[in-house]
Amino acid sequence: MTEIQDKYELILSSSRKLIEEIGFSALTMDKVAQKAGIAKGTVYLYFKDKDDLLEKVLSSGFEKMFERIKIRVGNESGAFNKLKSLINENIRHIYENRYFFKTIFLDEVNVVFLKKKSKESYNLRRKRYTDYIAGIIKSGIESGEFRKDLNYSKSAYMLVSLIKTGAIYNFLNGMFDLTSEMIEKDTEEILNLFMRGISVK
Amino acid sequence: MTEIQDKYELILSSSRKLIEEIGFSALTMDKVAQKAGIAKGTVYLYFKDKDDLLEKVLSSGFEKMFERIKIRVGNESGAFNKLKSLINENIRHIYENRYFFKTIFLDEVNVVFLKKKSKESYNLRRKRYTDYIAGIIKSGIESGEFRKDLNYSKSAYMLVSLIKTGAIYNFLNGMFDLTSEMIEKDTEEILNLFMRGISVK
DNA sequence: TATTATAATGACTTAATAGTCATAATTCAA
DNA sequence: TTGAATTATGACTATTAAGTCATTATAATA
Repeated sequence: MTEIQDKYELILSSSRKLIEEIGFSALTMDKVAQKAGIAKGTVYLYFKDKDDLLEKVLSSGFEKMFERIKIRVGNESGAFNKLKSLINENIRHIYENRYFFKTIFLDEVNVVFLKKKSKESYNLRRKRYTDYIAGIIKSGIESGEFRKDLNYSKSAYMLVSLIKTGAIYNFLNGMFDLTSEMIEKDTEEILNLFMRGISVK
Repeated sequence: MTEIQDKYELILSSSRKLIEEIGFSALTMDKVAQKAGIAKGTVYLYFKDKDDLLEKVLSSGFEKMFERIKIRVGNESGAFNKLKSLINENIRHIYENRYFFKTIFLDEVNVVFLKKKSKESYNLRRKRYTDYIAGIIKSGIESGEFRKDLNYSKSAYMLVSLIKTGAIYNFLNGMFDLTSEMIEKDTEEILNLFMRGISVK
């Protein structure tokens, strides 16, 4: 019955549980020790410092996810099928660890440093924007421009996410000072993906 | 020439510049005061506390963006054209404020609390995963399954982003304990969007 | 100019928390 | 069984940074 293997794993899983409960920003080494039922000094026998502990929590989770995805995808042939399995396995992993990912995903960077009240206004602003986009998509569905089976609210989220991700991609690849043409190209790219997807017509 | 209107705006813009330079996590009230060339106490005459200041920095930026987008989109007719303008205006706004958004976007929640070294490993892991997906998409392009004009690397980022956003959407809407069928439905939804987009065939 | 009101200052207080280390408990080997 | 080696403890130190407030400077008014 869940005999704890060793202190290292105990500390890792306690930290994980704590992150699920109180989030990253509120995690302290005292709380980790308390959660694990050991002294704070002991934590430092197994992890160099707080940064090391957080890094290990994140990386162990990632490795588990990546492993299961590679196994699953390895059984498929054809890019379409591989992608389908990948998406499915990724989503499964997220939901099997949903309390953890809830914290990871919902506490966006901007929100992390805000207290409860400002967090709420932030979320309201985001909702105002996505609702606005959702309205446009809804009208497009009603006019027959867009697929009838769409969840317009969710589609709006997706669009905002694609725009953001496009910018992140450029930044990460050193594309920082875009010309006007590059902005147009980016717009077309996202619009194309959102309207027609990646498949050939 | 650039006469500072008032202290309130001075503090806001100084905070904004600081966030661009050192990021959210390193922002202190002492540094804000120093950057603005005033005493710390003065900051507290214009903002209730640090949380209030951060909230005002974020909301003023958001309001500016939302305003320009609404004006631009208001001139268009038809959902497709509206969306196209919206994407374009949103991207323009991001690039005109690129130093700010670079910090906002790149310092993801998990990364924010890590120091330099762990940050690098995090980014490497993310790259390993997107490279893996990019390889699949590349093979799909070569086999003729996917559009030849795709940037497979960027498309991989988009897919990861769509998966993440789908989960965020569910969480925000209280869909927390998904049945197996709901997971399948989610998979189909994302797959459909990524493969075919939102347009009717 | 004198007086009051308003704005600004920055040294100080307080709180939180990461990391240490002398001491104690436990395990292991001879 | 005993003493050395390993593991664990938690009170303590050091640091950082938010927020305060008595004091000073500036502006407004009479």
